[in-house]
Amino acid sequence: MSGHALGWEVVASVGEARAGLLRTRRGVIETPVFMPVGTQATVKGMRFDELEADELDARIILGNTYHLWLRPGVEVLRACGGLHRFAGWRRALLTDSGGFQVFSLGALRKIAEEGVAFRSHVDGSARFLSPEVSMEVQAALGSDIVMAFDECAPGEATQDEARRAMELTARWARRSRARFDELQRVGADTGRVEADADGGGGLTGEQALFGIVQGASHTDLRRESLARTVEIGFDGYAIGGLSVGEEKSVMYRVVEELAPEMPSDRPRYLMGVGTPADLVESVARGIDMFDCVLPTRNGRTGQAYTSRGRLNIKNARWTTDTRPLDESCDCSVCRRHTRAYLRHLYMTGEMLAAILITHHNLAFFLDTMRRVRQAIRSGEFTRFRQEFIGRTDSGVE
RNA sequence: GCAGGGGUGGUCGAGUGGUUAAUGGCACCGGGCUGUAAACCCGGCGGGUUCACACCCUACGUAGGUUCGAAUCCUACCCCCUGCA
Repeated sequence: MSGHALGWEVVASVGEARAGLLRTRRGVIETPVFMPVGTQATVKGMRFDELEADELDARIILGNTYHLWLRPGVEVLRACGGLHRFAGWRRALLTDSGGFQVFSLGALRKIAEEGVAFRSHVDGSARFLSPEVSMEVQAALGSDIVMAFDECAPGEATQDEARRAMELTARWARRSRARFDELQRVGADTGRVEADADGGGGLTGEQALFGIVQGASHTDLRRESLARTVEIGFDGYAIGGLSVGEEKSVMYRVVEELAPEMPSDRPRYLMGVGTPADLVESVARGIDMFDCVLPTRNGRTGQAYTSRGRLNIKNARWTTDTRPLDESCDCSVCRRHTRAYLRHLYMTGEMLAAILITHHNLAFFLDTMRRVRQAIRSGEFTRFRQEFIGRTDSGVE
């Protein structure tokens, strides 16, 4: 087969920072890009209409293999024509492999060479997830970017622990690749589109597969993991196992050491990161793609991200504050609603509080990435970064 | 009027002589959240002094009393609820 499942082109760069075009079978994505997390076939609190509208214009969102595998299950998803049709999301979709749940559901799983025995967090039943099963579920989901099945070790993992997880991840990567290719051959992918459906991008219309680099905080392990992953060959490469408990300086150091060594002709994805400052700092170190639950989860727990820092809507100081969450924000929530009102909604337990703050947070994250892209394209990224950092990760005022 | 029940910290409500400034829930105040077991979790919550350890006040309707010691027992009074007149 000729062509790629994914197109990638760098259109501008400033230092390690790069602005690019990621061509998927479901649309072109300008990078650096932030991908809202939609674990259970929903970006919690958001309608797809809102995500697609110009105000947010999210080009790609995440789904999760583990959660959708448990519910509604592969049979339902296949019967409904894949995740896009099932959920009604028409744009690009990246699915995590369930690898993160190997980490986050620590108490409920047992890792072996063959795969991971989970006890379902839903009903306690025994489940077994492996690279092969993960690829099969992701084929049924029909996501546009599939993630290899990996083991995410804790951020403070020792050399030995990290090595074991990294080597297992490498072996699983090879198995993921093999099963993925086989599934593509037999047409198991429910999201398949006509080749070149995007109008001349030279795409195959197949799913793309990303490999994941592990190794915790250990530079030698990270380098080895990268080499072994690249050797297998993927459409893009991700850094996993960061922002999982390690010091922030460690995360930045690992990204700084690793990203520039990742293939420059493929997109680089930093999984699970991060705060607005993390995004900008990681772009500066060569990352193209991000996802994180912070804007959506914190939107539900009362924390807003603004151009002047984090704002906890629960604080009594906003009780009669008639300003918007962020005076520099042009989103529909900030144009209409006051802090006082949002606080009232939150304190009374109204679901609209979560919806509105989530909307604003996503608007802020996505707008930040728009500004980052623009700054790289205009060559002003260095200055943008200096002005941005230090303003957004601390509390407001 | 008689009989019975009851008045506890912002609130609801435990506690019926001794680690009781007083269990719990709620409310309130604050913090956390990074490939989502999360519309969740953690902490504080009478007042004062102290960085802190600690100490001092004031509190269980009101006023007395018994006792080494009382929210808990006794007396009187005030108020609320239920039933009978």
